Amino acid sequence: MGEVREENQRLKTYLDSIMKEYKNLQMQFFDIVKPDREQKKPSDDEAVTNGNDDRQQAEESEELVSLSLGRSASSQLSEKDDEKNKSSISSREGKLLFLENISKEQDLGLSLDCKLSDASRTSLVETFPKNNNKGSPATSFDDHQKEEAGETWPPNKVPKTMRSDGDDELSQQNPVKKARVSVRARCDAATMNDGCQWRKYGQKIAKGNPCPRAYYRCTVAQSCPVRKQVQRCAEDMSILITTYEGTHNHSLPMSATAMASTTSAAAAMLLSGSSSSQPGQGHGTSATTGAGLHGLNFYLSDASRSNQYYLPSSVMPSAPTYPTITLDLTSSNLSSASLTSSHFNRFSSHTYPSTTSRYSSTSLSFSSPDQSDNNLPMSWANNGLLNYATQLQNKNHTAYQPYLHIKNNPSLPQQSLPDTIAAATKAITADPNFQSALAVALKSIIGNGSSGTIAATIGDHHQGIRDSNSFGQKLRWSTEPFSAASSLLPQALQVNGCASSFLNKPSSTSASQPGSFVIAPPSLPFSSLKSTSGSPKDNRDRTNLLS
DNA sequence: CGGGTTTGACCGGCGC
DNA sequence: GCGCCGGTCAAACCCG
Repeated sequence: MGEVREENQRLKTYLDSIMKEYKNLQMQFFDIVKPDREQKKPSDDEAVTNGNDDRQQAEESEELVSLSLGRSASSQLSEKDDEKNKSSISSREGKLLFLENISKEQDLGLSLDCKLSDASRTSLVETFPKNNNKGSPATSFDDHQKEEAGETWPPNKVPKTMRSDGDDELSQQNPVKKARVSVRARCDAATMNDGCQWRKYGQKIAKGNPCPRAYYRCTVAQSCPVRKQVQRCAEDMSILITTYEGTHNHSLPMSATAMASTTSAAAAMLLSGSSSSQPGQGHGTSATTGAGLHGLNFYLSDASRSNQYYLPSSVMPSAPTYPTITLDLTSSNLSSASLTSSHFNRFSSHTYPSTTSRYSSTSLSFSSPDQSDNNLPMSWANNGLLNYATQLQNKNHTAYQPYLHIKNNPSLPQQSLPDTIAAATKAITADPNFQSALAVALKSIIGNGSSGTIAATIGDHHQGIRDSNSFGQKLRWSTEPFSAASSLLPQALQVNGCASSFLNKPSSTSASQPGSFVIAPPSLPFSSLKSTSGSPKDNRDRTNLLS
């Protein structure tokens, strides 16, 4: 317990420093952005704001989460949204305060999906349920967007049944910035159980893959624009490639928030990264890193700078008409397929000419050496955040280093934990996109009822675990990181409350960057729910079992 | 009978 | 302009 308390203290300290640095950077950012925005067309700002000051506008353009929350609060209904607003403000003020709004998790659950939206602001509309949209400021905003975008969602055609009675207000999308998140995972079932409710609306044989591609749309809400495509990998039939597109415009089932939030976070990373990777800005996110986290491999190969397509065509269900980020959850051993693939992707990009892609592709591989369970869509919600942090860290320390150099160098000196954390802190605070990713991940916890856990995790790492049981929907086994339930997770993904011991474990993979575990939530509450069914009933039942 | 799936037709974008 | 291809529609079908 003493060690635990010490660790909590350290975590608090690190978090404080992160927040301080973030605030400083934020202020600098405002100073930079403010004059820049003043030069831009004022009518546009008028249309999209509701009396917010310039600072908030600037923040909205960069921080997708704050964008959605702020607007929701100011433009929409009253009480509920006031609380969203509180959360938004508090997130700006200190990020921790908003975690106290635990009881408002459902309220938060709705709007934060907006972070999938991009700087073009178009998918803001999606965050408003149809019924709330009528006559609201968002409507006029949307009308404005219609003029600007001239495009609708779905990209090709809006169903006739959705064109009437103002539904097209929901469908405005800027197709240029529509992000997709592709998830590769080993799964025997026809589709991964991501906790959401889907209805199949089509199936097609796509070129280059004998396996049919299935099209699903979200049926949790009638007007939800979210679609997903499911297709088996041509080269490895055991790998299921699920591509998500769009933003839920409704509160998600508890079991679905992790997946949705992570895909949203990934999309936000992709969009914000690509949007800030304009040629000449030098911001490039092309950091291929060899961060083996105890077998947890990931890499980020944002091709936006080189405008090249890093993924084998078989990886992508289709040529990426939209910017696509791929989360690789396949069980390929770090040292074999996944590594080879990532290396291949990184250095053999010429194999996939840029003409096949109009947008960049970003690939994140969360490969683990032992992933017997295939239904782990929730588990990587947290790891997405972890690895983003790690990636940021590596961006500073190992960016552009040859991947194999990192991988094949077992003698590579391991950073001490404090050094690593300090480096991670520095790296994290240096990247404004992380704010979105962090908030999204936190939101995923809050939204699914684990808010107490994450809130206390940051403030009091282990006290939070205990406190988590005081919340109605906490999962008991979150207090037992290596319980039977959690053992279904791949080892590399089990970071439940065991950051230090986990990190201290000798790792066969040399490139461990343990600092990322600092912000790892201690529980992965839904990751091990095994089911091939996505029905809410099933999810409820399983949740009840666990709680 | 209601809800989900199947499957051929249809549509629009894109390359040639 | 034509054909290919991805994506969607919707009637028919299936299932509990």
